[in-house]
Amino acid sequence: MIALPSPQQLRFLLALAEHGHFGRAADACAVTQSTLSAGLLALERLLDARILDRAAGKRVVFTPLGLDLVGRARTALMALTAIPEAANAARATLTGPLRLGVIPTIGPFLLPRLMPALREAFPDLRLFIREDLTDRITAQLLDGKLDLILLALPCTCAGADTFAVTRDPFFAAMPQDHPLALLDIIPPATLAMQKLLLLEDGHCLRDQALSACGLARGESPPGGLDDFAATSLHTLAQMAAGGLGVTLLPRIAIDAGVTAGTNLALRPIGGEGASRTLGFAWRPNTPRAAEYRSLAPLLAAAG
Amino acid sequence: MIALPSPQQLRFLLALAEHGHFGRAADACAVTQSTLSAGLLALERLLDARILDRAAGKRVVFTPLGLDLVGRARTALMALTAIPEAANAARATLTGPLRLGVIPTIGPFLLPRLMPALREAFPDLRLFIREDLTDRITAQLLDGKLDLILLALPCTCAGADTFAVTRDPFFAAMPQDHPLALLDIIPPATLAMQKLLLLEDGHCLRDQALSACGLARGESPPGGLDDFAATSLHTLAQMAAGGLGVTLLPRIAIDAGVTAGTNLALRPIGGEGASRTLGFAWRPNTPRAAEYRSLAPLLAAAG
DNA sequence: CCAAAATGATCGATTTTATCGATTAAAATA
DNA sequence: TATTTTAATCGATAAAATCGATCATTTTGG
Repeated sequence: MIALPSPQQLRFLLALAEHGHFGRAADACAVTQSTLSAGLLALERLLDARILDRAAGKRVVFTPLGLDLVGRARTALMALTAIPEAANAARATLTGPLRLGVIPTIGPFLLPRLMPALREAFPDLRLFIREDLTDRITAQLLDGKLDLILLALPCTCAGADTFAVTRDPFFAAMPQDHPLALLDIIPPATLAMQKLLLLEDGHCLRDQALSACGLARGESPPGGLDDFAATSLHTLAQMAAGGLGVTLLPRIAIDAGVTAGTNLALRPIGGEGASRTLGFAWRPNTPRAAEYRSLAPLLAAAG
Repeated sequence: MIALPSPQQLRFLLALAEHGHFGRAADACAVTQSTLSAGLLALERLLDARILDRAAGKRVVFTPLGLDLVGRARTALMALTAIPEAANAARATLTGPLRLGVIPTIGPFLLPRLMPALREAFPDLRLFIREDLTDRITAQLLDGKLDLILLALPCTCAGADTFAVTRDPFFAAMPQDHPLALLDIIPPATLAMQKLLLLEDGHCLRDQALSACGLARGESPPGGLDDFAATSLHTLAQMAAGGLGVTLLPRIAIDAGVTAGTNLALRPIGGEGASRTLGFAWRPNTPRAAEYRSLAPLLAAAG
């Protein structure tokens, strides 16, 4: 039988890879530097292989094999972590820590309504929330830094299991005195010819809004206002109110009052495509998938 | 930080699931029964969950959660084992134990030529060989009971990475006085109308032979001789020599003398499709994939 | 239905292992 | 060059894993 590394040794290895520094890695593992150092030496002895390149002075430099082992250690540790997670999930649904990632075009508008409902339904849930772009939180999800993410479909989040919950339609927003405000329903083709205000690149809502107007991703909006791409839906609404152009706002943002105090007129958009779908995504094979699914009604109620 | 189970505890769990008996599982782990018992109790305490149903008397009965955890333990243990394997692979290529699975239509014909070459090229390789149908060895591969399998493509071995090495063409075999023996090359369509002798179900060669004649898998051969399906290529050759019909034999079997001492005529088959491809398959992400690939030249030389 | 065998849990003793705090030697930095 | 930073090392101590023996049930055979 081959001797296996201990989970603790793998944690040491991962922490060292992340911090590049024995002392800080030891802190992250809540052990002393000598313990971490000894653990890594023991791992090298166990594997009969060099993980660190000690010729490189006192800096932490991994050998090629060491880098490979870091990845394998991460995989193994995640598989190991899934075991107590499965046991916890079987004992009680949605208790204990849950690291949730949210995208910036959902978080500020939905969380204020979602959180109280969550606290009431699952009082023992300790929710850690991190807000970032879809790409980033997806990467963190797959890395094991997050357990669950709340995002808007369609999006590119390969490698994660996605679960659609509720539709969130877009509304066209323009000043009250804008010619388009005379229409009750705005046809997408009409929108495509306007000065269209968008979020900056990286926001999935930007692509979804373009798609809702029948434009391809990357296709420049006709207004040519790319340099003024907004960084949040709040600034987007303010820019539209200032007469810079027309924009699309998701209903949850409007419900949360993103247009409050402005002179913006809101009009539904014709056709079926002018919407995004709010949903969750999690790691495939996570033992807690069933728990996560049980969050859907709460999200649907909040959206 | 969540407390993780120790690799030893996972080994105990797997051994118990496999043997269904504390004493035998303890033997398999090379520990005493009390150690294994205590280890499992510690695991249940760690996870705060019941793994075994102790209401079921002295028999070993797993709870539903327990069964789930067995699968997760297997996954985690395989990920853990990959770490020392990667270290070993980096140190020396193709040394130490290698558990090889072979299908019955390859093993008896190719191994006698392949093994000496292997021993010469990799003297420190300790090869354990297991012969069984494609389905079975594929399942054992994915279970971690085998490291590498030698099989014939195309086949259904989902979940494994396959690596084609060399073509192995089929020849039509019939008695010297059979009318078909007058042809130099046998067209596949002609074969499809003969009394076609096949291996019994489960052999991938059966399906490949049918496909070579333009018949679909499951489609009964015209002779209606299914009840006499052969269990090995040797009996298949003997049956053809006895005048029961026509059959297809792969070249490696002919080269190994499967038709020696018979009156069988061997004819190539027209077209390109009348062949199988010999190759390897391994678990995705195995650290030894590069080593396994280095076996290809030896296999090609032996085929 | 009862006695004998088998089985898994438990206990105390022993060995092994992990961790800490302090120290040292080597590098990086100023 | 002097000083600080950094990783390795050492000795002591606490924690754990494992063993052998034993106990309490359950299963099996007559």
